[in-house]
Amino acid sequence: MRPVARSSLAGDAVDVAPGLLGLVLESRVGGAVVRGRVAEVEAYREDDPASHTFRGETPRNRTMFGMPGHLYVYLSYGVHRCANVVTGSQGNGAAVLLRALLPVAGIELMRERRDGRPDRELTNGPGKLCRALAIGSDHDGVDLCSSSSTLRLLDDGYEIDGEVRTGPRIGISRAVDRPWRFRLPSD
DNA sequence: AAAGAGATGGTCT
DNA sequence: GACCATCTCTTTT
Repeated sequence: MRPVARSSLAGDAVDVAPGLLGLVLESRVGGAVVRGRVAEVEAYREDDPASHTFRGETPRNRTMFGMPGHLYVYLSYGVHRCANVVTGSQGNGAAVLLRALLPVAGIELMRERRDGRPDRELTNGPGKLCRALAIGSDHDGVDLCSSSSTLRLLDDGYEIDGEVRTGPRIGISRAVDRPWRFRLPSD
């Protein structure tokens, strides 16, 4: 179980995104350890009409233009938080949205945070997984590659069994045809 | 099993 | 004032 190297996130979001599948996102927010395996992601780039960064840098999307390996957190529909892994180089506004995880550790705490919902619904959505891992707006900009962070991206050597599935992104109204959504075969 | 709608607030025009 | 990178509950087949 080693932290993910920042250099592995420095490429194009569309190339980096499928490589995030199978990695482990660890939360130590609040003291307890909760972990989930990345099962579904979506890539967003600066030249992409569906991306928050398409119209340039603003206070909200500032993190996406920063260093790769940091966490970009935003408020969705005024209700839910969504978490992204920043990719690309400094100055390039791109990131990969974490759409779903598979619970790996701390499932009891996830159940509490998710109000006793069935296990398969604990982390099968971008807002849901943030809830289960207690990710809030405070965590925008956290370095996922630093061992001292409360939120980290880890590699436990998991090997994907089968072929990564791709498809169009979800919940957007522009650039709907780009097949930049990736998920594990087991889903 | 699928479809519809309300909640709710920040961000940008 | 419009637009959301969503979720949950309710209503209808």
